[in-house]
Amino acid sequence: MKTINYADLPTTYDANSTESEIYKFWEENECFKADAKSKKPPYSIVIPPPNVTGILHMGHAIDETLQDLLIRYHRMSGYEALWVPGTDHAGIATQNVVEKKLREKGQNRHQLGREKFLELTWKWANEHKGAILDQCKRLGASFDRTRERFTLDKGCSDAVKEVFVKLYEKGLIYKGAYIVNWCPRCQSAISDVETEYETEAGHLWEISYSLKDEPGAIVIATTRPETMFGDAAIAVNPTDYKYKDLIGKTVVIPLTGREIPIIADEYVDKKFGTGALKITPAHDPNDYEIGKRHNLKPIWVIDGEGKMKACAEVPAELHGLDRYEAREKTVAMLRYHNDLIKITDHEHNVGKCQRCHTTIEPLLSEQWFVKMEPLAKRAIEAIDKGEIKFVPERWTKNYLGWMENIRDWCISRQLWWGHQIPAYYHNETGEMVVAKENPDPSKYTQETDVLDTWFSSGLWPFSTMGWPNTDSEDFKKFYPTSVLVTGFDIIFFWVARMITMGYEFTGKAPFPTVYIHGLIRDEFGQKMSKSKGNTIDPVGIIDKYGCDALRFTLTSLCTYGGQDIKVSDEKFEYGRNFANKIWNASRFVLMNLEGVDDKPIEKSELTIADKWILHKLNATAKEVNENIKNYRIGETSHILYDFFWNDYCDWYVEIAKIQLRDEKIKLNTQRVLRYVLDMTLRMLHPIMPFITESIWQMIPGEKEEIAIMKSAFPTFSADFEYPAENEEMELVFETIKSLRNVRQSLNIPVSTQMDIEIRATEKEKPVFEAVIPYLQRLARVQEVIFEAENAPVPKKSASAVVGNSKIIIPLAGLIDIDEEIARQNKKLEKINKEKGSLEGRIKNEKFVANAPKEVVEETKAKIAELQVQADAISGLISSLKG
RNA sequence: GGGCGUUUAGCUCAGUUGGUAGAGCGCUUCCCUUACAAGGAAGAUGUCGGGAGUUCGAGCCUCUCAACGCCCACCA
Repeated sequence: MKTINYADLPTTYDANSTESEIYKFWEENECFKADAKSKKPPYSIVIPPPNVTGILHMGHAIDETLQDLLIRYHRMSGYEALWVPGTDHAGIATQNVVEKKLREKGQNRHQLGREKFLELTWKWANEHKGAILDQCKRLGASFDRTRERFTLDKGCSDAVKEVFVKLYEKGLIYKGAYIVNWCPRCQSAISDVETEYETEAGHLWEISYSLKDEPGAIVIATTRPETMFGDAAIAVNPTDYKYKDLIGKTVVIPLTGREIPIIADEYVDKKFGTGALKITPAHDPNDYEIGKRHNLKPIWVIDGEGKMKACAEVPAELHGLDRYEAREKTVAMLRYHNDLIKITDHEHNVGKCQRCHTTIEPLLSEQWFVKMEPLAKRAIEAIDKGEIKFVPERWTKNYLGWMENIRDWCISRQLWWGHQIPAYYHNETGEMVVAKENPDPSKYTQETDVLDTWFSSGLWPFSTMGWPNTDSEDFKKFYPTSVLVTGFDIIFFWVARMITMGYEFTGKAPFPTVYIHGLIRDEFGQKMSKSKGNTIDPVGIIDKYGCDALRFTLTSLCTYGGQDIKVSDEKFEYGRNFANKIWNASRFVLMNLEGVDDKPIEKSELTIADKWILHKLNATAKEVNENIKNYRIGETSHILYDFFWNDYCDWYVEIAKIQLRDEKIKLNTQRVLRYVLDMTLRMLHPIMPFITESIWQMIPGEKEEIAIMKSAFPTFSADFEYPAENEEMELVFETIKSLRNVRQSLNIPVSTQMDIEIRATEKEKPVFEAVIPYLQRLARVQEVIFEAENAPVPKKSASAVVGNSKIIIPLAGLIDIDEEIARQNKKLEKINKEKGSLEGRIKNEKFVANAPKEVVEETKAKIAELQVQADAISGLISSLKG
């Protein structure tokens, strides 16, 4: 056995020197590995896969900490706990990174070709793949690395193909020309949820379109004049008297002279702009809908790069111009031809690509879609049936609102990095086959589009468990997973898709609970982002304060309502200080365990203080278990902090110092000290894994497990219930605090001797008698004398009323009587005020009649108690005066 | 235009079935008492955003107003 000289341990906790060693110890002993053959009940979580090229940020830190906490807690509570790690290929994001690298070398992907580009991207991904999960080690993540997955690996790809083909066969995937959000920079379609809207200051241009073959014109208003060359009609509201006579007539598009009709459609708002709307079906979603209703032919005038097409409909001067340049030039040309009537400032919402922030170009194009409504039905039912619950509950509404108004999901991306769509076209006939494999590579060519990244992420809870092989051990043991932990920002992107896909392909909800935590923000409440430069690097925080400090601080800031969490560097001092406190208190306990045996606590030898701390420990264990089960993580942290610091350190350890000097109870005190420390470390372990493991390893004695992370999590034990002693100790603490208050407020120096006389009630006297040494040491009292309850009070004395007893401190010549009288008067005033308010309630007949009996009784009892104290103080004051 | 959230001590925020307010930091005073100064002890500080209502009783429930923030929505 390793011998440790506890006195040599540093007085400040050094997280950096212990953490990596501890993590290695866990890995070497395969502590994170889950056994699918285990008889224990399963508990499983799949990590929200971080981007393969990503680096760890605070959002990961909170997310991973919460998952690890739940995993560790359940592992210690008798579950076979599996946490599946992995990364996401992150289609657009990763492709963007690699393309950027190419650009720096003056190349682009088209020069390389698809095959070479993918080779390069795979290389890049493989190099970075492990990095973010390695960073998670610094967070203490106890995931099972032997089960690490990647959304583009063989298993996930098989799952994707299986799902795609099945959905297609069921008619839930279709291909067609629809208007989609097109990112001209990514050169791809993106889905609705990947489009973010921003209010921008723009203009509303009013443009005059002349009538054909007759005088007169109609003036339309537009925010995008460059699209006018793609106009297919002008629409007005059928009830708009201004334009009634123009419906059916033909107008001429300025600058190009192409003729288009004036049509009537109820969509048009009479009050907006001029009440006349130009219709560009190929470049606006609403116009597309109107165009469909009126059989208008879409005319493409902007290409996939956001440049004006070189086609007959577009004036030659604009060919190849960027859409914004084209806009300026169009306006100038219109002005020159006197077709521009008016320009007004106009704020409007502009769609942006979530990934690169480029303004979206709505574009009519051939894309693949998932028909969502049939899938959403079951996902909505899941909530009604209580099969899936959101924590906090309010997110349910958000989820349902989206599901109930679901729109089809555009899943095709014109990228190269991703799951290539398993559709094959006949080289000659163009006939399309959707299948898991190419029916005949010599005759068929695969669809070039790839799938939206979230398509494979949506299968994550079961693709990682071996699905489509439903006989897989992991799938049978660990699916469905136990909980999904994530931020609210990806409810639509990810959570919703996992739920719909989970039901469709496994017939089950992928998880019964979605635990949504708040987002991490900077100290001013701003979202953290690289571009704003306000990010805090979790690894930097770990280096500076330690992992446990980071984890404890973050969890303590989690609220039941899932509010966003504001952090700043200094906030982590909170956790750092707590870790240091744990370290030092433990150091003290370890230093004082010399000679302790392996026997359990001897109940017959317990002192009142021992019973009190065991009772408190019990209460804490009960609360901690309840709170974790209800995802009240912040509360859990606070309870443990409070118990360890305020109960164990501030009171019990101080009292233990006294008991350790008493040979008769020394041994049992050591056992209690050790037991409470051991149990508290176990309860803290899911939150602060490193420091608890490192101290636990140093605790002397036999252990049932090799690591704290494998030990049993404490639960409520009826063995150590001591409610009476718990109450009595409150009286003792009150007494000590009162005596300290006397010393402080009357400026009695530490060096001055202080004796006390206790005039206790019959009931309270034995309590005081049992704790004389505590009073002497903790309140710095010399002699403790017991007097009759009604013994006269010495003139020059300070005093304290505690419970129903009086403590007198004779201080002849040491105190200013007037000051003491003032002090007592202040106390009396406070008591009387409180008593008065309670009496007011009791005097209220309605209160007595309506309030529950217990409340009324409690109030009466409290008044009586306050009365006793008030009387006692009054008596003391008059004897001081007399 | 809908929906959600926030408003509590100087600062950052807790506060689960309604019973009269808490923590951390900061502040004041004292203390290096042989675990810890990243510490110990004793304190001070709040008409719980405004208004109305329900109730014996409201930080908590209802309505309303205000400010700030977020999400969703096709108004050119």
